[in-house]
Amino acid sequence: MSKVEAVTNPSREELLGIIDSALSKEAMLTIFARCKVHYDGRAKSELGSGDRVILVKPDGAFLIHQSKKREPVNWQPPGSFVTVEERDGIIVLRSVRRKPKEILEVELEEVYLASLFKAEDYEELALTGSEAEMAEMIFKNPELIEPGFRPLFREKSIGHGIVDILGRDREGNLVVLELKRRRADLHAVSQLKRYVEALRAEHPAVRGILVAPSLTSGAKKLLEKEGLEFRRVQPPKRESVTKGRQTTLF
Amino acid sequence: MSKVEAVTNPSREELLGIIDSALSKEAMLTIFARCKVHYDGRAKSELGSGDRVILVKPDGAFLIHQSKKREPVNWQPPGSFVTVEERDGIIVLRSVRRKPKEILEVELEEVYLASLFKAEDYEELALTGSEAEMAEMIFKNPELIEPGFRPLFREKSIGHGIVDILGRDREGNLVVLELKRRRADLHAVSQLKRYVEALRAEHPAVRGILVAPSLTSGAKKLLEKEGLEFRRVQPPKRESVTKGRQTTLF
DNA sequence: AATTGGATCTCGACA
DNA sequence: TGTCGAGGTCCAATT
Repeated sequence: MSKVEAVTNPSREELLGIIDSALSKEAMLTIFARCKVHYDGRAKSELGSGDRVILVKPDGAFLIHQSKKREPVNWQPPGSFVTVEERDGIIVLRSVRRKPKEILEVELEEVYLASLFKAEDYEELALTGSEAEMAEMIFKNPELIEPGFRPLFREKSIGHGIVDILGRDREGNLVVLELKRRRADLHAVSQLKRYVEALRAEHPAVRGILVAPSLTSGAKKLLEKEGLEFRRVQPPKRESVTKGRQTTLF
Repeated sequence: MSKVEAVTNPSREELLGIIDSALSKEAMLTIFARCKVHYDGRAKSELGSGDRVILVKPDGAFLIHQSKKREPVNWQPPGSFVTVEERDGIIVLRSVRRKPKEILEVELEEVYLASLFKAEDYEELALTGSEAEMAEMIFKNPELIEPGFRPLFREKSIGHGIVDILGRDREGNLVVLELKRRRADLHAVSQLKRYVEALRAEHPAVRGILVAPSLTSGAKKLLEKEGLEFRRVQPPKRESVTKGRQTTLF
């Protein structure tokens, strides 16, 4: 079989043929159609008739895209199961997710294009500039924080949450670092404050340092009010980039 | 012109024709191709050769989907600008975003399908079960929180953040509500605590109540430690669903 | 399975 | 434009 099959303005039989082939052959199914969409699950939504691009992946991911925005207007996450029904002569795609129970139904009122694509892909994204790489850099160059800083733990679970980096300063004080790869906001300060307060329950002197390329105005205000500190650090962009994720440092 | 044009295994000229038509005619461009992807901007990534679905929307949104996951492996947000170049006989799609400066390049090594779709869509999603609807419900039925509760402000900006609902209890104490449409976590408790502490700087007695369908174990622990409260409330699902967003209550 | 927090988060609202 | 917080967030990692 060929890698791609596509039929414009398919007959009922052609449409069902493409859908069944795609679902059974682990291919990507793409449909251009006028459709209505019904969703019920964590929330509930209705979308009236209009033209959309529908994409169903072999892993069960189900996307419905309007002609605007990066986000699908409706979707189902990977692991969902697709079935096809016919109601009053209209083909309906139905995707069900168990746990949480969610149902997505697409009424295909008019199909302009039905296609399948047996995509072969053995590559994964290699990304640099993440928070994980900031942490790595700080472990290698602790003086980026301050002279005498010694990082001790990464992703350390404490009483109320998980600290990015836990270490000690020159004078032996416990130091909590909260890293952000982008401009840090009020959220980030609250997070740091939560860690510092949890550790202060057990330790005499605890410093909290927010490590980020910049701060929002509100974050700066709150940080100062709380006696927390800030170090300006940019997430590094490597030349040779690593694939997948690297959470643990050692 | 017809609503859909699709060419399988297009020639160089056919491919360029479809791309140019789609970009100039405000149509959705969909390409099935073996490609390489390069991204540099807020972060930086490389993706080796493989089969993907490429979707370019008239608003500039640019999505590259592998055969797994709900999320695109690479993308560009709406407002980005697409151009086409040819390098060593290979067609390259280039999308540029200004502010922040981000560049996405897709080398089309082999194109299996090129298509355009002039999607007409005048409908927008009508969704129910949001946090905004929880707030509305509480304003109409304040006793869902407790007898004598009087909600006064919605989305009230205070010193360090924006409070969901600010009101007073039967005894005249200031009460901060933090609403979550789903199970509340540590993050939600930190948020509530931040608001309560900001208000306590100005007011004598301030209570903080987390309003959500449930709590994570960690959230419960921290909430109790901090002397904050919890009310179990489910986000309501309406029958007749409203379109778009309704942030302001009045 | 539940918890926690990152993300090129995206998106909308508001000052 | 920057700030702020929601989201059917998704997703990975750890317990």
